[in-house]
Amino acid sequence: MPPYRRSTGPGGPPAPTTIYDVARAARVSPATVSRVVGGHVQVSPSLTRRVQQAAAKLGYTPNRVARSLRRRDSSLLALIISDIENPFFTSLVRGVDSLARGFGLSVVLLNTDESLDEERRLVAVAAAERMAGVIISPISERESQIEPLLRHRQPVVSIDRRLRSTSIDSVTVTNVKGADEATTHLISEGYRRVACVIGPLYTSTYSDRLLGYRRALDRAGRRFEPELVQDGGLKEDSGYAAVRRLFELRRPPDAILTTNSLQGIGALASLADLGLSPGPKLGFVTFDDMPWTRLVSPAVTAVAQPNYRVGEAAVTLLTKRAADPERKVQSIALSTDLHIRASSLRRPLPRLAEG
Amino acid sequence: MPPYRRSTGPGGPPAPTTIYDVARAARVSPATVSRVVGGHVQVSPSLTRRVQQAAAKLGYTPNRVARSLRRRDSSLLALIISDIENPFFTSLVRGVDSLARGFGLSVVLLNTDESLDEERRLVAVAAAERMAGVIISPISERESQIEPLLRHRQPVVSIDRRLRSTSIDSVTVTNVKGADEATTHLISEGYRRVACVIGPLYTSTYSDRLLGYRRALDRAGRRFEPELVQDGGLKEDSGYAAVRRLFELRRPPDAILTTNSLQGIGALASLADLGLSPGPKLGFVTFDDMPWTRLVSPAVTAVAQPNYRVGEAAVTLLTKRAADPERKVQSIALSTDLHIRASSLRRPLPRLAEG
DNA sequence: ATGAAAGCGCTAACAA
DNA sequence: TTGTTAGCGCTTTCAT
Repeated sequence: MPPYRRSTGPGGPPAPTTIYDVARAARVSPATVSRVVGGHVQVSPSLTRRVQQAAAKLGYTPNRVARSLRRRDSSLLALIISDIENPFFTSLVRGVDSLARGFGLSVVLLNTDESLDEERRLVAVAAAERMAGVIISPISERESQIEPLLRHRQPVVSIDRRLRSTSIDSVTVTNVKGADEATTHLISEGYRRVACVIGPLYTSTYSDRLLGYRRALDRAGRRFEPELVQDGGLKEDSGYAAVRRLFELRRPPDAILTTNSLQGIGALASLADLGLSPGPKLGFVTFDDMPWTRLVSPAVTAVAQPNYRVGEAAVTLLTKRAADPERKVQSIALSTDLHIRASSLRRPLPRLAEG
Repeated sequence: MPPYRRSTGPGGPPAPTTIYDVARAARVSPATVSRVVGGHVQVSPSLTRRVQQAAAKLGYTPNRVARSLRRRDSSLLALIISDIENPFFTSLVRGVDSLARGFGLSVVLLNTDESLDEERRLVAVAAAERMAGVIISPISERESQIEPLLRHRQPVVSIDRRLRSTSIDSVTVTNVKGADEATTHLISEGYRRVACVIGPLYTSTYSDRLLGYRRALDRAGRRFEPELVQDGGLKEDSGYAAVRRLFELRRPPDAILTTNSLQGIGALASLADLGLSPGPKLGFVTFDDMPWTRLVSPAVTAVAQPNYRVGEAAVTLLTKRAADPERKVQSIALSTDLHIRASSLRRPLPRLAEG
């Protein structure tokens, strides 16, 4: 495949309107145009008007590439997420967007699709484009690399997942506690064999959730049984397969905790195909509270994450880091919230109390 | 709020490594370094190696901002979508990603959140950053503006929705036919009063779907009843409200077509709250075939869109336009596919035949 | 308050 | 094949 390159022929990129064209039309110096466009330096009202009219007449669009080069700074904020199809990330985007705009930053999303190669490439892109800052959900706690960014002192904040080697600011949720609460809830409802469908353990999110699951078992005096923990990957199909394996065990579980929303969907499909339904006989809880959890019947108990606030907090940390690179590294962990519904109850809940 | 600006103090942006530093270390000219980094010009093996070693030792990251300025071209492809939380768009992203990479382009997502103001801002950003091309799902057929892009002859392709004023390349699906088929299916199943929950009519997608709905009614000799068409907006809550209104009618419908996935979720929730369930007594079809359509009970009939291929086609058109700006404008309409399931059948389907 | 001029880091003529 | 050099469009001293 030939590299993409815009035609440079007769119909190709036209001679662009520059600050010089505007200056000539307004009969001022280029510097004055720059000052008017930039907006933060005093220019006399009369010249300001002349410049604005000339700019409008010529259809002038400032060239931010040139500005970035000159100022050694851009106004793009990269949000590198690991799966654009995962609702957890997409709802987080809005939190980032809303705050970033106030700082004059434009958010651009880069999707790594859970591939380390792609992640490396995109980190390089954000570095090469000298973006103003980077918020990233790293694929792997130990293998994800962000050196190119640090080299340029570009502010970096990790979200959802921690990053081992480097000490950078981060925003996560209380994963250990969330999984612990969910598991404890199932146990206290009276379920006896609680299984856990987990995600990749090289991701801190999932190692933390597994830890929370084990803590709850310990506290309840239950034995940890490795066979009750199955890898459910990050998508529907692997969640489906994990549940299938659980029910091929000699002693299958009577309750399941899935650790992300897509897994949860796959798990439910699997149960349906097995002729099983969550509820009194089979407890079911999932991480991530999405619209479908209330839609299915019975409604599904979920560990809700404050996605929007995670995004906001990340921007806040980013701006603080930008203002003061020497600042002490800060890690924020926001609380999850267990929304209890019929899928994890041994007896029906009174209607009004439903989440 | 102060504009975001990276600290320039002692801990601020360091003197970056440039092509000159590498040149000095490798004892060659800057041009040679550029040629090695760029990769497409012949450089002797010995110099190539010296340059690569020097670059590695210094931790050199090319400055793409400078490159873009000099070449008047960038390698960023903007994908401006109207709702990051809408699964239709997110699954389309992957189609764009996969093809774009082959052309050496990096895809950056910009989210307009269905706001015309935000759309205008982001179009300006893509123009100011002189991005290599723009794929956009315009908010409004008549009000969306892309002039700043055309002025710079930046290739633009619209997806999912058409754009009125300007003649630009576009990729959509066969919305009229899709809605027609869905409605016809409901009618031929024997449902008598088929309602349509529609989206904003200033968006071509929805005006087309409404047209398809009406055509099907016409062909079947049914009278069009305005009260059976309710605005369900673009999100769950408005879909919920639309269905509620339908059942406050003196003569409520006995079948419903919702015209996007989020509406569909809201509609189902509404039905559940009304104590109604899709199936023999109440036909239900939605646009967009998402994982949840097979999960709920009964499974939901859906008009599936070829999201991935829409993304791919958009990139193809973009590259063709880049290669030849004089090229004739091309509009592609990909076919939808009706996946029939229990929610729109008067009698249960044999299990094997389910979509 | 305004203008002149240098330079951000790179690429592409052009020359050797 | 390699080096020299000009310039992409802008911002920012430094003068005035």
